[in-house]
Amino acid sequence: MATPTSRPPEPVSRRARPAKPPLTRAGIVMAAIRVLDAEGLDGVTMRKLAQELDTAAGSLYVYFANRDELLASVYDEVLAELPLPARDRPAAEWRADLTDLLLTAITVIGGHGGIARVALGAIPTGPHALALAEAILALLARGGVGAQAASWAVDQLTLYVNAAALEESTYRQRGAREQAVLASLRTTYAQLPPERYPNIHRLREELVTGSGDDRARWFLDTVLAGIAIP
Amino acid sequence: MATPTSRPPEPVSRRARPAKPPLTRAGIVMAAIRVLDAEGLDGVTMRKLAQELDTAAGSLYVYFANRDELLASVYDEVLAELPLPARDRPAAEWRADLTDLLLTAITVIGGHGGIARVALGAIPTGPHALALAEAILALLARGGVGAQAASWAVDQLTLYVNAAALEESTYRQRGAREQAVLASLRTTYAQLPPERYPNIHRLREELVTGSGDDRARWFLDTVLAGIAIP
DNA sequence: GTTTGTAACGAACATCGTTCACTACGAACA
DNA sequence: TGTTCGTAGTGAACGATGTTCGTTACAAAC
Repeated sequence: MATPTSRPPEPVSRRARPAKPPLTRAGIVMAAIRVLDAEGLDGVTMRKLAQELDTAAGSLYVYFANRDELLASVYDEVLAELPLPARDRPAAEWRADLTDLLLTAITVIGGHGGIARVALGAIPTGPHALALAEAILALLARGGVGAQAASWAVDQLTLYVNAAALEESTYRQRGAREQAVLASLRTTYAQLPPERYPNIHRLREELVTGSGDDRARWFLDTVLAGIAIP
Repeated sequence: MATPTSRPPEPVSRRARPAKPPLTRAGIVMAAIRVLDAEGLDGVTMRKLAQELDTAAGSLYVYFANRDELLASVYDEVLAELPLPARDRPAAEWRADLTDLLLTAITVIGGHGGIARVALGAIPTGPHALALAEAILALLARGGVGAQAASWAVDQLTLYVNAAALEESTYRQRGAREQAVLASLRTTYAQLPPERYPNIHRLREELVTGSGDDRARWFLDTVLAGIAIP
């Protein structure tokens, strides 16, 4: 061996490496979003995330108590992408504004792996989640919706938004396999005995028409029409 | 050693054990529901399920290709508990019947661990899931809802039902910790800066009132009112 | 009584989240 | 300038997971 000394771990200073910046919560969250977009929620493992940051898995526990807490931060950071409606919008268009806001939320959340699953397992209380709730409540107040109805509406609407986002990310994961899913669903319906499932058989074509966005827009229009009734 | 032979594994015939019945898909699914109710969805591991059946984890793969396929069967079996509306109900009460059906579905699905998560990750196509869809379509047809609206409604309503069921099972898991969650949520709202979140601050009391069932009933009434408009 | 197909078994593999004893860096201090 | 010290970072280790696969033992068929 020509090495000057033979210290076992070969000390190789950290400065020899390309000046690794110190870890931060924000940096970890951004790296997690990168892994999330590339590999989905199940792909966001502590080891893969550490590899993305050129560190060790254990180091992440200095900044987050566990994976769930990290994913909660990731969810809130995803919500930061969501443009909130301006405050000076005409009051008469509150329903259209709210529909647009919620549809955009489905697209934004659904566009990041399956991060919506995080919001379906725990009530999000991050700053951006609260800002979204605040914006929804402001639009409902603009429409003259009462206190109790508005309170329940914001809860149930965000529940629906996250469910729709999860569905969207499930059937649009990197390569439009939506076609294959629709085709197999169509086959399933076609093979059903018409006497036992007469309505499914009758509507087997309509059941597979429309994109996720079409369906969500129809549903939100319908819900808001119901909310606006009294 | 006084043993007659010294064969290493000590052959101990299976008949020495209490006449274990052979495995079946139905038996495995029923055991899985038992584990699910006791320990939640994450508690349904292949090893724990095998232990419940006094067998080995690998044996389960004779009947199910993987854990997801098994859980899909579990979900469909849970739906078997759901009583479907009779066919001779008065047409005028289709909205009340549909509300009851969907609320009961939330209770039934939400009463079994977090099994609702299965339905939010893949479109259920089991016989009982199809029977539920058929029943919903029958009620919508009875109410004169058009083909396209009914088709999208059954999809979006079941999506909401599973999301609500998942939320219910999350905040009602073995011991009514719902109180603790509500209390901490109330604290969170109370500590929010009123100038940045004026509407949340104004509605901080209304936001935490009402059980999950109250909210779901209000939401479904509202949605069906919107569907019935045109 | 023999053969044979297959359900059941259990060890093994790769991977996961998490913990913890230890290292080495940078700031505070002498 | 030299020393101390708190802590961010490291990486091996642990227990548990889903899944695979070579082997075993049972029951039906011949």
